[in-house]
Amino acid sequence: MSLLPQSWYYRDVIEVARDLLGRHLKRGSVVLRITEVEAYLGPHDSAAHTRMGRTRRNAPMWGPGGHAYIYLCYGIHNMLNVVTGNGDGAAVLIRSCEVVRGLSVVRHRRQGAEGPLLLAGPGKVGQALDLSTQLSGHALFTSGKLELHAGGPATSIRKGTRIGIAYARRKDVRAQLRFADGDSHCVTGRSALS
DNA sequence: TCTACGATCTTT
DNA sequence: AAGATCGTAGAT
Repeated sequence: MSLLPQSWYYRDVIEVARDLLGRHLKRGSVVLRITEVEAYLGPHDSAAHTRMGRTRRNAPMWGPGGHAYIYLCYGIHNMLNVVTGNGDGAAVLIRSCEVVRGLSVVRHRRQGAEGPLLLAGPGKVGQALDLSTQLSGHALFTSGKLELHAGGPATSIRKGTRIGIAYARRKDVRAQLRFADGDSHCVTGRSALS
């Protein structure tokens, strides 16, 4: 287990998004391996939360890379993003993970849901990590409540369009900004990926 | 203040 | 195909 340094995040958001596949998220005794992500480019990306400028909610996205941006979606789900670059307004949404360690804890947090080894969908990842917006802005590169470790990067990567952003401009809807580990079945909408 | 709606998930 | 559920952002 080795923490990735803050400099690792100071790169183009697409580069970091692809590099996040296979890395490990740690929350207490729970360790998850990232299998699916989406890149949100910045204020010029009409699907990104930074499209409306700086707000209280999206403040972490405008800060230095290496921090979490967590927000409540549909009043129910806590979505985890990894902020990249330095003040770019860009971040990577963590969409799916496999449970590496702490299965019993994950099962408890998910209230006995089936197939807890595969967390396909960002809401499930949020449940497994017991996330709340209280943790938004938390640093991922130092020891703390939520950490990102090196794990082992994915060798095969598939890509496709982002999910749930029909409101965005056509060019942004069509952009190939969703990435998944080609060797994992823990992915949403796998058939739409190439 | 008020209102509409969402980077989702589960059940019908 | 639709309901759950609530904070956010933009409008008033």
